[in-house]
Amino acid sequence: MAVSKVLHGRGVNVRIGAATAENIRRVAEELDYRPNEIARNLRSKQTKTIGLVFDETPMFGGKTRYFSDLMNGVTTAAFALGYSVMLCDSLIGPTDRNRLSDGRFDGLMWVRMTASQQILQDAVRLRLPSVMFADESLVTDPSTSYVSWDNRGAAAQVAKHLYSLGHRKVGFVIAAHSIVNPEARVRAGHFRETWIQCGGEKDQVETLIWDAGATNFDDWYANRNGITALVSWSESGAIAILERARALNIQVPKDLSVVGFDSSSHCDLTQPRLTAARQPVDEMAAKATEFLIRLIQSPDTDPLRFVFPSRLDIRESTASPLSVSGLEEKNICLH
Amino acid sequence: MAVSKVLHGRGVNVRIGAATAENIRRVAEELDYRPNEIARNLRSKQTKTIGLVFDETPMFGGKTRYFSDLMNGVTTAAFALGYSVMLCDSLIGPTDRNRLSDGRFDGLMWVRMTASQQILQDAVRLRLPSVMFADESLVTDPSTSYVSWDNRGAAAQVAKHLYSLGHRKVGFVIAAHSIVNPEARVRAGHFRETWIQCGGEKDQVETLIWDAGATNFDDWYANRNGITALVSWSESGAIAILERARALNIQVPKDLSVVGFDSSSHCDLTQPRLTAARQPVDEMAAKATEFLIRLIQSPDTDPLRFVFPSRLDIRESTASPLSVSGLEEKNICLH
DNA sequence: CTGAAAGCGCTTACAG
DNA sequence: CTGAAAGCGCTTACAG
Repeated sequence: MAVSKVLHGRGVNVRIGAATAENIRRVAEELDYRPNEIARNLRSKQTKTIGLVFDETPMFGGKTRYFSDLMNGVTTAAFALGYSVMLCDSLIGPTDRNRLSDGRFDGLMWVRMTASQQILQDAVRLRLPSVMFADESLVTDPSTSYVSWDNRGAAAQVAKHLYSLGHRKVGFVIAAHSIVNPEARVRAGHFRETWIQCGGEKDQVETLIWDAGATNFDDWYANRNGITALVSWSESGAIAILERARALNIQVPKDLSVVGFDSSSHCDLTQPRLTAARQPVDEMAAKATEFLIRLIQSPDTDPLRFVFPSRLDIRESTASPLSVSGLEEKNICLH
Repeated sequence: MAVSKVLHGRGVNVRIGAATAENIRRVAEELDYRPNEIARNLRSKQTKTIGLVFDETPMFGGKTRYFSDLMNGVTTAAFALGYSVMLCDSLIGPTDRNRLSDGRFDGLMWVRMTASQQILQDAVRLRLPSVMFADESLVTDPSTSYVSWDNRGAAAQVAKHLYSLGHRKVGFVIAAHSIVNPEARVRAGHFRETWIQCGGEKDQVETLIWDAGATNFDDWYANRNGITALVSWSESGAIAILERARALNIQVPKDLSVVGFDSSSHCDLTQPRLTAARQPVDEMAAKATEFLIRLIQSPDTDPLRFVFPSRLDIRESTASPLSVSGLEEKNICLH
């Protein structure tokens, strides 16, 4: 009724007398009235809420800041545009498609999709605005909007960096449980490819699959067979390598160069500081959120896509395999 | 109607014939029917969603893992109990109390309350289940439920640790922008108190207010006047001190001992590893969430309260001011 | 035991 | 220009 107009400015063609309006306002104040958002959502068929879809329960406080940065970007962008963000168990893991469009979300953001192609197809069919936050190699449907990172370019930068430092035999480390992760595979594959393009030997670039055990590094190092640099597909993996190296009194980068992906502020805390390819997760998440909201507000928009460039943050964990740089001589004890 | 019973098992006294039920299921399948959660929420007057109230926009990806750990605990507990978690701009900052109970949340969790007492009173009046996540000194209303951490005990542990190591002149550092933070004040106050109880001199325990500038530490160190240990009210502050010390070639803990609060995995990455009082933020957040859901499900429950004990994680950044321990001799270069 | 009706709290199209 | 009515999609109390 008129109350709606007075209190929310809704109903363009609804006019109300000044006296009536004042009356409504007074009564509302007296009764301590507050509008019910759920009822408004039901009627207006929009909730101003976006849902976050994950393959598995996100660990915000883990060794990697990936999910934290993501949340930062998503909330910042969503709030600025007047949207709320919902985390919901029914959007995690092998999702029941009924829950995807149960009316609570105006749109969905898909984080790190792996095997969820089937579900994404469902979402497309549901006509629920969606944006993927994943490597573009995963996107097959031409109508899909996405934001991704130049994994290929990053892998190439790392390969060129190590090769130009003089490394000729290197290892690319993937955690066993991440072997299904498409980004890990893209990085490993393109690292190898670029390495060979640079002039490296095919059999001098190894892919190492390590399980969660701490002895992986120790065992490998004992039989490293001439490898002078290790690239970890993830930042946390690279940090773990630095920790083991320090425990075994192996000098990084003098004895071994180490590189990671997803450079965050963590990389500035490690000893030595970690060289890594930087993925601006917060900016990417903000962009994806803006895309999503644009799709919500203009459903007929063409698919929105953006690939963020990578940048190599060269810190202290890489050096020529032949000589120790001046930096290292200052920081490391030579017994 | 009967559809509700068949598809959701709702309506205890609603019985339906097997044939009708089958028919309903078939038609639902054909029409690709999915129930609208918003409509259900409206009717049943519950959303199975909790809202998170913040004083300011949380930085999940900052130097501290506080908010990340918090989100971890909240989502884990909430999901396990069938609740969703909503982040909403209208719940951040100086909140309009109308938005607090706009029907979208079954309950509210209040994070790091500072000056929001007024708003909390409103929430109490609204009879919206609420749990505070903040120092107990902030809780004045006897009907308030909360989860907090033993800030006093933590400050006492730090004071005793330093005093027993032999320090006799110490500084407690607070960031200028955190001077209003009640936890910072409780920690500083109780540190000082315990220090004096231990036998320390009143004028040998200084409170240092540092602004964001990087030169704070440098200036202070040049005129440190016999202080041998620095306690930072926050983990990130302590990490910043370690970074400056390293830049100035000051040996921690030989030249200076450093302690922080809110020990997280960050403390294992610093060089040297940071001694800190551990606050189990994720467990605390999980407990607070469980409290909240208990209050939602049984509104007549008495206020729920719990104070988590603190534990001092002694790592490498503290030592006797007189001698360097064996540990340090191994790790640090003596030029 | 089953089905048709009322109603959750709003918004918006419609009649006066 | 204004107000009374219909309806969003469900659940639940009520009548048959």
